[in-house]
Amino acid sequence: MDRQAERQRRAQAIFDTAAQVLCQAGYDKASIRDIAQATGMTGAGLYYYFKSKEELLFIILDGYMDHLLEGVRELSQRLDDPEERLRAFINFQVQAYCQNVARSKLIINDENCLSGQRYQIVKDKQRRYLGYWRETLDAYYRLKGVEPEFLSVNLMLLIAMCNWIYQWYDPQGPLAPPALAEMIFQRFTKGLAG
Amino acid sequence: MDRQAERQRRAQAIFDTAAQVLCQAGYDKASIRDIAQATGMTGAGLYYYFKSKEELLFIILDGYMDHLLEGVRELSQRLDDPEERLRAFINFQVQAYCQNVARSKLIINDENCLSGQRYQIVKDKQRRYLGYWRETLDAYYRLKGVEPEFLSVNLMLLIAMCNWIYQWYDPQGPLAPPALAEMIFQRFTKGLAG
DNA sequence: AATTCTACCTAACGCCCGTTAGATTTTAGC
DNA sequence: GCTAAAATCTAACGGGCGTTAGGTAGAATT
Repeated sequence: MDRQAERQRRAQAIFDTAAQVLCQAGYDKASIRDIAQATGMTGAGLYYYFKSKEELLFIILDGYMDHLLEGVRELSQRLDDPEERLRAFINFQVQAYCQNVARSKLIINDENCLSGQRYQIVKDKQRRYLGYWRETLDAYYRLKGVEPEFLSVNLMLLIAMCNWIYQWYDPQGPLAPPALAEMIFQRFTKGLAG
Repeated sequence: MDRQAERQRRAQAIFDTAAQVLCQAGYDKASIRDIAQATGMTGAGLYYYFKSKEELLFIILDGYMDHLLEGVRELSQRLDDPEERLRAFINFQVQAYCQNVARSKLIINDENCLSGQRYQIVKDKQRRYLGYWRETLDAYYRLKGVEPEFLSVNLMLLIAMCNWIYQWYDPQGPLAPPALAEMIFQRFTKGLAG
């Protein structure tokens, strides 16, 4: 029983491995045969699970965006206090990176490898994701009585600190993820005084 | 006359065009023939100016790192006041991006396309570049009496805001480069209060 | 036990890529 | 103008890529 579930788990395992290989080498450099080798299959065999290499990338990125969207949606719904929510958002983003390094890097480095409709779908989810962030930051602004001038720019500066960690941060290093999240929060809200 | 100079100018023009094409499509997706078309030449003809596609990328990235290094070296030498210097660093980084969008994006997205010694050389110059930043931030810390705890982490958060602009910032938009630089400085040093 | 479907495999096709060899045009110096 | 070097071009090669056609072993269903 649970044929369906078993099958989905198998597919997910393949997508996970694929994400690792694609992330490590980059979408263009990683060949279908490379991914096949990592999964112990043949290149041709993989095509049972997706129609094209680009669809494979889409499945990975689209699924990850769904995960991110669900995360911030839940936080927005559950947390009322703007400060608490902003903290939670930052922490969520950092944790999401730590638990999905390959997917996180992929969506930053290789989102452009999608084309046409697939690109639009993923890009649209990114916009909706940013929408949650904007709401949250806007609420924090009002709470603190800060003028919401250049709200979008400040949002990008915050997102910058959260996303750039893919370039340098080691989750296993001396700085734990929650501590990093708190540092980002402090720097953004209070500067070096925090 | 100025044969040498003329030749170098021609080469530089080709490298500039190549940087644009490589940046737009990504190093792997852009073919030598694409670059050739953009320069009005043949693929084979380009090989007069470099030995391999990877060497082409190296020439572009290495040259840009030299440019960046010279910039911060000069600032470090000329400016004594740590606050002024930190401001200048941020402004320089933003301006460098605005005036070299293709090169800036390339060095972020495709530095990994270099291999072996070429990769090491570029990476080494990036380390030296960060060294100037670290010195500058450290001096600012001491000036302000901030504990230099997690200096390197804070440096990465600052660099994050400076570099992530490649993902969203339009130099021709309503926010002028110096104003953006000032916002980064304020957010980093004083938070939203700034 | 026979059949059908799932989950792969082997083999190969056609395309485009980076690169090279060798010919050819364009430029510079005498 | 002649010559030599510089700056290209045409043509092609080998290789790896994404992808497909068609086959097959094993599991599930009847």
